[in-house]
Amino acid sequence: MTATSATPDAPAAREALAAWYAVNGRHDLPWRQIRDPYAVLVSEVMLQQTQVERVLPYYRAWLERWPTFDALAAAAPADVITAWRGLGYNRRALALRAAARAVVERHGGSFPWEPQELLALPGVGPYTAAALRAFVRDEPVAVLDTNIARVVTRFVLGAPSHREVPAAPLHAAAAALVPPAGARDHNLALMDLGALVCTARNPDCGGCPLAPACAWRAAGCPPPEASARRPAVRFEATARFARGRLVDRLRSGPADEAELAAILPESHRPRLAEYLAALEAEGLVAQIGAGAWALPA
DNA sequence: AATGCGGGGTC
DNA sequence: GACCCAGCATT
Repeated sequence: MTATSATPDAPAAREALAAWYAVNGRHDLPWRQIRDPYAVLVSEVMLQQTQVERVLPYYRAWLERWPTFDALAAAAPADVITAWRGLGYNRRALALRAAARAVVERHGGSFPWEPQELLALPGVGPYTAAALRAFVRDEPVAVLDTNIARVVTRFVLGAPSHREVPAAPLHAAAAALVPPAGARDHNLALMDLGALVCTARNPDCGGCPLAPACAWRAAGCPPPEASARRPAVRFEATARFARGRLVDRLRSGPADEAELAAILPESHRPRLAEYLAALEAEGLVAQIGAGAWALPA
């Protein structure tokens, strides 16, 4: 034990965490019942910035319709975009399909576990790459999603929110907690603790197995800094709102620009061509004729 | 380092 | 209304 150790007693913390997790963990989540990299990738991409409860029905339906990388690689973009309806961030649907095509075509159907190859898959960033390696193969890596980042920030660094601390110390602190064996359950336990107990608002410190050694609690649970945010814009006034409306309209079939303009609030109509051009460049819509648009076949 | 990207839920 | 959510890609 060195004086500079970020975590004074990682084994003790892990033991308390594991006992809590055995009783309180979300062990029944469907993507925790399977080790198939395809199924886990589907879950992780769907879960990017999207709550667990909302993902559940989409995950089941997606795996039933496209059960393998091969099946998804052969799917039409229009079909995956339509199946994504309601999940948000539609580009994720295309990324998932593109990742499937990469696995099938670039890697011959064998999943690329090398970090470089993993991170090269569309839609796979640092979080998802670590999640795949820990959850599918139990590799001893630190998974750093918003839940685990918050738990580690509070427990080790003593700050209320990971949005207020630099990434490098946070990642180092998370890595220092990872056990040499059993990283899958360790990361899942931290994730569940963040989702169920050490929540962003109103954390239940009374029910937290890490509370006795928590640096944030020792500091008196200081509240987060009031963030100096730029003036809020109504969601209905954003391009994201208009883009979402446009893609959703095309899910039910082709439309011409007059009809597309009609479904937008007046304030957005002057920018219709701009929205369509951007969506087309991203592969989310396709022009099928003079002023006629559809989802890409 | 900042910004865009959806949509729904909560307080 | 502000904040949050199993982030990623781009600039």
